[in-house]
Amino acid sequence: MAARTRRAEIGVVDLARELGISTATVSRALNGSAAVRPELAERVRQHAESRGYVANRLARALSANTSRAFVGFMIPYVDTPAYSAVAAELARLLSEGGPAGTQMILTITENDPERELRQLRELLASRVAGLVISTSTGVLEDTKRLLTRLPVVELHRASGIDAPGVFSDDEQTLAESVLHLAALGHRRIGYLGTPTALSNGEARLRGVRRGAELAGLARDAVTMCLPEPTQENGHRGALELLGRSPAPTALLIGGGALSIGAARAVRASGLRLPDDLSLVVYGDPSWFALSDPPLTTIAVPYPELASRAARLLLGRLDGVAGGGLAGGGLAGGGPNLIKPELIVAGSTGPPGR
Amino acid sequence: MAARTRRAEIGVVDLARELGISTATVSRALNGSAAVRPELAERVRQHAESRGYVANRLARALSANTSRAFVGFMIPYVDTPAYSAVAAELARLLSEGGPAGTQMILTITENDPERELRQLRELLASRVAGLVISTSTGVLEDTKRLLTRLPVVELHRASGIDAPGVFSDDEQTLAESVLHLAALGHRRIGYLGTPTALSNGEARLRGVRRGAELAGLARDAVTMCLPEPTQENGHRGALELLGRSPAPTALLIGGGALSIGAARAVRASGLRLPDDLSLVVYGDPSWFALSDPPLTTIAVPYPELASRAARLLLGRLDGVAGGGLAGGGLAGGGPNLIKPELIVAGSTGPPGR
DNA sequence: GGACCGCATGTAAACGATTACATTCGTAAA
DNA sequence: TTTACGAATGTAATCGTTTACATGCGGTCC
Repeated sequence: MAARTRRAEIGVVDLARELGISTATVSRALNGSAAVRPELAERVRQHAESRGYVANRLARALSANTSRAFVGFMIPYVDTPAYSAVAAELARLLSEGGPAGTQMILTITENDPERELRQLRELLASRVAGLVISTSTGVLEDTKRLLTRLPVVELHRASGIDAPGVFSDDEQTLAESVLHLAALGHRRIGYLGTPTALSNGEARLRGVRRGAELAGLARDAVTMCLPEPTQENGHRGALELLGRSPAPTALLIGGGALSIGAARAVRASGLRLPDDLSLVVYGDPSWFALSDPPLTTIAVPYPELASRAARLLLGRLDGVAGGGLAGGGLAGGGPNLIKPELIVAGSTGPPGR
Repeated sequence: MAARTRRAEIGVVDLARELGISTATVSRALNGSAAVRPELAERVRQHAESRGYVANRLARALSANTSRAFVGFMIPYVDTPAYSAVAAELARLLSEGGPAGTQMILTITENDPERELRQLRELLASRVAGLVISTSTGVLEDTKRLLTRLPVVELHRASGIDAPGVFSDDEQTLAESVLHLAALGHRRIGYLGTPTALSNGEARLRGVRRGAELAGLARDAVTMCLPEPTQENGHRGALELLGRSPAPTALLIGGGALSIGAARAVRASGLRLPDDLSLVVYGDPSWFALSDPPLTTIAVPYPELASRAARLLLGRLDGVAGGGLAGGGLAGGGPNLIKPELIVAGSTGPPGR
């Protein structure tokens, strides 16, 4: 390490030598400290510019020790609006926040708890100032322990840790959906949702049960399938539910990725909506905009959730770095449970025959 | 900085003191250096584990100086398959690459050259080992200069810098699309594409022109609109083209975001496909899967592009860090121009009346 | 038995920035 | 004139690692 032959990057030492001043003055000039003669400061800045100097953020963060250099964003997938919208919003807010903005480290867990733990370790190693996380199915205990070390904001899924979060308030809207279908006359409903191991899966199922109860449906009126929430499983799950006997006359989907897959499966099956089957999907309405007839949708306002989550994290960064603020449900001037809206459209109607 | 009161994080120094050995040995043990007695190494690891030690990656990168700690991913948007697929693939490959994986810093330019430059500076400050970039419209000269400093892989858009890239080979497929429409009898085609200031916009327009020529269409057979590629502009642009007189009997879209917006506009307009209008869209087929009738699509294999780009970057990281390898068009065992396929479906047919 | 070698470990110098504290110098107050 | 003070700058410690080099030590070869 000692005698490095290639000195590719130039640093404050070089600038100082070339200008005949000390590194302290260079640093002060570049950071706009008041204690430097304005003309000298200007000369330093000009020289730095002309030599193409770019301050090493890693060294800066190491020195400052209390680093707002990075935040982490750890999610199962990135290719659905549920997550890409948040990524975009978080990146936008960060880049607007000041001259030397905080940068976002994105990691994908693919819903694998082991990977989640490994990547969380790496994020901690990078000394991220905070973290927005959507936990995997079955968070490991080690993971939970590590999550107490820094300001965390949960997204979409609650994992029982002591941190604030931003969630879609699904229970009620799912109940409404069941009532809607029951009111149309459906007595056999297939529910395709996320596993109850996921907090949102549990809330949604609760909603379905409550809806069925309120509607006075028979105990076995709802047949269900709760696979890992991927588009493929949405496809498979829909076909499976349709294949059960007696066949459901309506399909209610409780999950964004599942909805995409299920909608495709229904589309490909040739069943006519709503004559042969009623369909209620879940997620960002824009994903279903091309469908004909338009789909009855549990519309989740992802951009709103995104903005809340991002602001919530940014707010927490100003607090003590130690985390553990006993996350209240509120911050940024509004509730962090956002109720999706049931938009009734042409894909639901009275059962056929 | 001297007398820091709060010593929140524990480091190698603490571990060394507590174990009665030197920091060098601790470091060696934790990094699996062969020169440490196995039993001692094990003891160090256990102790580190029990004290919840997480190595500071910033310090490590600073010391190693040739850091593979981070790579950058700089794109205009993240909420279309064109980009989110690459983000996902890049994140996946990175996290698989070794125990202390390289992390990905994601930044969004929103197509703003100023923002692009600012964020590139920040990425350089973080000493990213490399960069996958999809440049904005109108890259600044300063930006180009900075891009020579590190291994860069371009994606989707070529900006004339000396770096390899991965692109969709659009020209030919666009030409085929025009021929397809002409063969069906269309003599008035609306083309909604990206601006020619973007390299891919230029290639696509070239394809359209070539197709029109090969088909023997009249000089004014193609009417066009080339806005900034956003979904909103896709919507507006489609309506604008349809409003021109004489009205086009077919719409050809050259851009992913534009296609989404345009498809929605057409859907909302009530025009029947293909009787009232023929429509060819561009992008990831899965986005259009719900449409009825299925849309004739210029299907870009984004996952394939993603994988190539990610591999290409990872390959370049092994080369000299200085960049400027006079990027050949090849790497990773295949061409980096990928031709999208024209999938003919129900949305195109002979012009009505 | 001495020279030599290799192994395990320690000492301390980097990496590139920030900043507490020391120093210098000029000027105002006593 | 002496003391004090504040402004501008320099000196050097520090952040947490890694690693070149030094050291000590037990064994082998002649």
